[in-house]
Amino acid sequence: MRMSELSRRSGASVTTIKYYLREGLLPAGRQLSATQAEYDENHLRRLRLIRALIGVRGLSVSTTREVLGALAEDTDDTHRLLGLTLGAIRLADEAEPDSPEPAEVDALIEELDWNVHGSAPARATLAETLAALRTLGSPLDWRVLLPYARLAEQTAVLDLDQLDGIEDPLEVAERALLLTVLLEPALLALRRMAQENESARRHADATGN
Amino acid sequence: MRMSELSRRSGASVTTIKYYLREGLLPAGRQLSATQAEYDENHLRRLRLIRALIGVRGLSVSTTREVLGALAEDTDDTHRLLGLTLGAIRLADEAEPDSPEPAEVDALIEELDWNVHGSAPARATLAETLAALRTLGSPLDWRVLLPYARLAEQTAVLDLDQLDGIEDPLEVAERALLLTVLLEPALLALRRMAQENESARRHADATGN
DNA sequence: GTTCTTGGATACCTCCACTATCCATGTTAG
DNA sequence: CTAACATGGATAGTGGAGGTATCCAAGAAC
Repeated sequence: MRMSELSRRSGASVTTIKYYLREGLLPAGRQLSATQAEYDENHLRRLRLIRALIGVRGLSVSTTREVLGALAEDTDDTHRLLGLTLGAIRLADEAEPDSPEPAEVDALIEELDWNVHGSAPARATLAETLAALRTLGSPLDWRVLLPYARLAEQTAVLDLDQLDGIEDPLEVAERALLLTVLLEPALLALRRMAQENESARRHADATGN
Repeated sequence: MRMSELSRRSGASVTTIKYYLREGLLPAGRQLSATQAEYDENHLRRLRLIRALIGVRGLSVSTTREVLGALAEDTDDTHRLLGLTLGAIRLADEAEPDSPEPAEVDALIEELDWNVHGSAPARATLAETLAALRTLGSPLDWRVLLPYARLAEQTAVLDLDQLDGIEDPLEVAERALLLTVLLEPALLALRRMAQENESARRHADATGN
């Protein structure tokens, strides 16, 4: 198909598609001549994925490029891919190398007996959250995170179950990416609603209502 | 204290503080004269909170203003405040009024027997996630979200437990805000690490390693 | 009383995700 | 065959967001 059809079927404008090609998010089509190129279903899938990551989830173009790169390389190493995508979350870049939090994070992971890569960006995210709460005068002991982590374990089991029965490694990686990244706002939304519900429940209990 | 001291103790530059004053994020100080104003500890607390929401969490200035406004008004209605902050999450603004997802979301909440406000932005977030997955060719039945929601319930219990023992309503609201918003990246980080761990575990099982 | 600091207003800057325009080459309708 | 339109690629421009730099008049410090 031509670029205009790609545009129609994906909802992205032709100029936006050109932009993604330039930025290396979308691989070039098959060149038919100097000024003609052809695209296939894979381009369409990829483009829809890009639109979801950027438009729905709000990832930056550069993050999206990294994530898609990981998708291309590590279709086998699914759990490495899952780790990689966290760079997405956009946490402040201001690393404080002298902060004591990494030790706390290490202690947490040790206590959990988790097998996670030492350089996982998730570690930095945790450390920074603890640091931020500390400077705000509401420090949080890492042990408070333990029960949260146990719930995260159960969430991860659900996540991985979703990938069962898919054979094609590329498809596994792509669905893993989708479920990891796109489900994040949904899970946070569930948490907010659950908080509202729990808060109302406790308030009702307290007033005997 | 003067603006310069506010700047030193908060880490934000004087010009940034002026910017937040202009944008209405930070209340004006007590005017001593035409060109002198004085700030107190409350300003400092507020400013640190703003820096955490914008700098660490990445909220927009306008969202932060809304959230802080809710904090000022609804110090009593904590669970309403919790619901309000979800506007933060930045999901695409492209509401599709003819999408069938709201019905699914309603079914989910009905099944959960949750007491949540009908206009909760979280509902829209869920609907949009389902819509995005559908257009990507990976539709997700709302029933799949049920076990996730049950885990969210337990998470919410942990969240609300953190607020126990605080009397001052303003302090409750502020800590609720911190724990809800700042903990979000941390919870997602825990999920990613748990996924990595679970994936490694399953892989090890499969290979008999 | 001169120098430094402060608060306030205004204009400017940088980055990001697009978007508009131009042009040479291709395709297609008559 | 040719004239009108479409396509791809390159380059420059747009709009919004989150600050930042500069200027100035009024106080404060020595």
